[in-house]
Amino acid sequence: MPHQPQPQQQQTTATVHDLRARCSACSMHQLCLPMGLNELDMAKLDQIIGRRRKVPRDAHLYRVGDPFTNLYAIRLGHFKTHQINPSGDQQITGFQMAGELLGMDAISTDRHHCNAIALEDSEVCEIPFARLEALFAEMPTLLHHFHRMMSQEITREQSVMLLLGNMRAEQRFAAFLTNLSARYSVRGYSSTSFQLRMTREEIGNYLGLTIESISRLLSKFKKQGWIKVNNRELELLDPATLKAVAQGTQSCA
Amino acid sequence: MPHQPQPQQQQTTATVHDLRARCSACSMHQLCLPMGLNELDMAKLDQIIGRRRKVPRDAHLYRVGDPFTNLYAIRLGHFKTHQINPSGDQQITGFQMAGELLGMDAISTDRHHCNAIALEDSEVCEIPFARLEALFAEMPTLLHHFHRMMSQEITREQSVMLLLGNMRAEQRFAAFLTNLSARYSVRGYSSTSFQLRMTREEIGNYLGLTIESISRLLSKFKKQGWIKVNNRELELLDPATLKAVAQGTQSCA
DNA sequence: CGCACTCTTGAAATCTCTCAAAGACGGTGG
DNA sequence: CCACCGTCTTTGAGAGATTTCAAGAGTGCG
Repeated sequence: MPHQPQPQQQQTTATVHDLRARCSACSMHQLCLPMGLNELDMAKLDQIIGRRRKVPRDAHLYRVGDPFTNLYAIRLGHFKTHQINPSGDQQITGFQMAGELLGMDAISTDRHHCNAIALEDSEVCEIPFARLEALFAEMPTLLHHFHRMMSQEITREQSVMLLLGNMRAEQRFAAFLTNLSARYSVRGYSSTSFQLRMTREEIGNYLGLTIESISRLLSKFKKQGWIKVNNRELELLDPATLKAVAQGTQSCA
Repeated sequence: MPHQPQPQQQQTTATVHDLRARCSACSMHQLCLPMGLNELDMAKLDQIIGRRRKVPRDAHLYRVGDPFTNLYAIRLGHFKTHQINPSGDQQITGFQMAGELLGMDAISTDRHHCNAIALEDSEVCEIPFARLEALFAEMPTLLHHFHRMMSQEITREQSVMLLLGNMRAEQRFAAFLTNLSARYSVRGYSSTSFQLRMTREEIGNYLGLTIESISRLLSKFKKQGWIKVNNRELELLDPATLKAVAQGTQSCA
């Protein structure tokens, strides 16, 4: 079980820049909250969106127990969210990238239930949730899309449960790579060549494996000719096979 | 890894009774969707709530791929939801009881992503989602509580991720029992004495363990004097210790 | 150039699974 | 009312996957 108390990263706190965000001008608006809105509605949404906020690498966007006031839309960069249980073990519950929403788990109790940390220098848009909810009354399209996003998060987590509950190490890791690949693809980046923004340890923690297992898996996949690795630089040489491995259809000797 | 293709239960399909539900008259209304609504708002909600529907034991409430039109509030009984991956393995993603909402994962794609099956003869209220969403425009309290419920589901799933990713068998099982206990308590039932509605196999599947492991765990806990078991009848003799085990603070020799 | 950190690799230990058999339980039919 | 059957459960022994422990190699930064 991976559970190092994870040392002293995260001293810094996110800096606040008073730049007003403009959804219409944002490259993510087709993936993000304003998806499918017309010009007029997007302008209304723009009006309630708060500051744009830079979050340096390793800084917390929010911490467990922080009062909940904003959701955050990632404009740029990558985050991880993790939970900590009473005995201090942590479990990374997700890696988020541009266009994804952070903080939805906090609505239920008005306090954040996990920590969100930037994996690299990043930028988010603050979305004051009370104002957003008020806006829903006059913007059914926005409301519906918001529900879709929450629902998608539920679905995503169910997939992770399937992964953690049912899959062997090899399968989990292939599923992880395949998932990253698909998400980069949607964002217009290469689906076969990208940088891992997280450490081996973070991958292992997320997948319920140890750092050593991840390292071995990486070596094994490399030896099979399925991937090419150089530190964090990753290339998927055989995405089809990886997908098959993820689905349990195939496995290596 | 537990993954029997799970045999032929579930032939039957849920029967539809044309009884109109009345939230105000329902014993679950303090836990369920109408929580916190005033009389007037509750009456409005009543008007859109669809039929009350009986779901016999082992019957599907919905299946993967079914078009999404309704959420379901459980009035009575217990359900399980499970996912099936391409290679046919299944993972139970949750056990739901009265007052809980089913189907929220379907909003994102307008299709159900999992199967929902009654663990005993049960009863649900159909909630046509389109009508519900329309109602939100005029009932901010309802909307907010709905968001809380979705958020709570996200939080719940994150806890399961922590469980599956970080905990040993003993800890998982103690956490499972503790969780059931708390949920029965909230519903006004005994927190220390209740019936398991699911088979050992289902528990194992949910917790990422085999049926044999669950059986051994049950025996071990019994030997420790923490619980008393008789088939599905369960009594928690030492809830405090069980909680400690769940948190990883304690463990048995 | 050296330190701190991350990553890789090997060998042994451990947990949980798999396989196997026997024991309960509940329902059915004689 | 009892015997029988299928299903679920319990328990044991051995196997296997992943972890743990340990050491060494690589990388980046000051």
